[in-house]
Amino acid sequence: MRVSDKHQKITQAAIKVFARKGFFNARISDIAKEAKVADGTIYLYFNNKYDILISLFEEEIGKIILKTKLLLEKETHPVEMLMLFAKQHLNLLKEHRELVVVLQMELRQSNEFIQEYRNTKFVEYIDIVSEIIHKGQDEGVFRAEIMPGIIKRAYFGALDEMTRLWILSPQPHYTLDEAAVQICDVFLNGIVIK
Amino acid sequence: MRVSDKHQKITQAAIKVFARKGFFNARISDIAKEAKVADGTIYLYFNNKYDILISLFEEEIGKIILKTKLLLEKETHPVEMLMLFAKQHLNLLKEHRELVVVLQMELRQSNEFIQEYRNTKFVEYIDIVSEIIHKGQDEGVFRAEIMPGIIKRAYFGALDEMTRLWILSPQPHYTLDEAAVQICDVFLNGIVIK
DNA sequence: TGCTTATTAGTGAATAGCGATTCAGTTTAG
DNA sequence: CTAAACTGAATCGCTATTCACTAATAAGCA
Repeated sequence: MRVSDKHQKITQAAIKVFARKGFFNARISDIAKEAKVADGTIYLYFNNKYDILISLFEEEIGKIILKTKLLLEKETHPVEMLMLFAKQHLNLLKEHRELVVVLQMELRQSNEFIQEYRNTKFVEYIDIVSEIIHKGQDEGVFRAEIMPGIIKRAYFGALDEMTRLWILSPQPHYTLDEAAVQICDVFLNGIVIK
Repeated sequence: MRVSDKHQKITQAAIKVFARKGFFNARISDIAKEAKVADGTIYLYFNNKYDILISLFEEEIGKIILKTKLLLEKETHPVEMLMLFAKQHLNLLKEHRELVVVLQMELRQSNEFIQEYRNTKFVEYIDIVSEIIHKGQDEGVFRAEIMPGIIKRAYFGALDEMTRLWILSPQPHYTLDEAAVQICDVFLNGIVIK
């Protein structure tokens, strides 16, 4: 078995366990069990419990950023691009529910450690939005007076709050697609030049 | 010293300590020290550590809901009401920074206990927004096709994400007022009938 | 190819420290 | 004098981390 296999197995197990029990309530032995390795093995691949969380965050969000950027390359119109971003973001829930739970819950903890990491990678992700807005302004599609630095966060925040709704409530009243359409509708209506 | 005084003192101390260290890293003895009571005294007023978090949440968010509703009574136009809500929400940061940190960070944990409480009171808070949207639709000010249940969350999410920015970054690039104006501008533009 | 030794990977029981909670005793108030 | 409020040191369970040991794999050699 290659080294990377164990690392992967532990990371994936950690996502499952953290999603289920939360970071602080998850025991190393839970993760070890889920990954089918000994407790001690985890410390061959990670420095400590935090390190597992941090490195899973870095790796997984890196993948998401890559995937999102790749997807957006196929599109050139700013309006379509923002819609695509929204759909992609909300779709993460379908394909990586457990990861999304971890990102939603656990990475909001007031641990400087985590906050630092969250900030760096996270900014890279939401900057995808501000770049689209900039592009739209340059092309005269979006109103010049809106501030990409603020609106990127508002847009992300709106989508993120919908994500939270889906995670917390067992039976949401709306479908993901409905939500995506509504949010894009309002935002785009609010920022395009008529 | 009246009973309620101790309860209050402990609650306020807990807000400070939770904001500083996070729920799991906060020790009961930290809270006791901050409140200037003995460790054991805390258990005369609360069942356990979670109970402190839950009851501070209930009490404090209750106050916020009350205050917000009171404020909104003075206004009748839906557009103005939504703007007022945004300003009030972002202003919480100035007056109750530590409480906002606790709400942002700690109440997002994957603890069923907490989630349940969060959901109940929290829904009451964001429903203020959906009621305003409804009112606006009834009066023919807002577009009929937008769904209050979705847009209330989008609006709240946008504001909440700005709050997070202020909490996490020491020197934000924008002022609270700028942000409030921008977000309201885009949203209102997106939902009013022209 | 088979045998021996060295290196690396993996194991899981034991450690060690933490901190929530308790409770026997003390102080305060009526 | 009694009851209620308060105290804080001791308890006790919990679990992250360690480390002495074992297994697996690679390297060296005839």
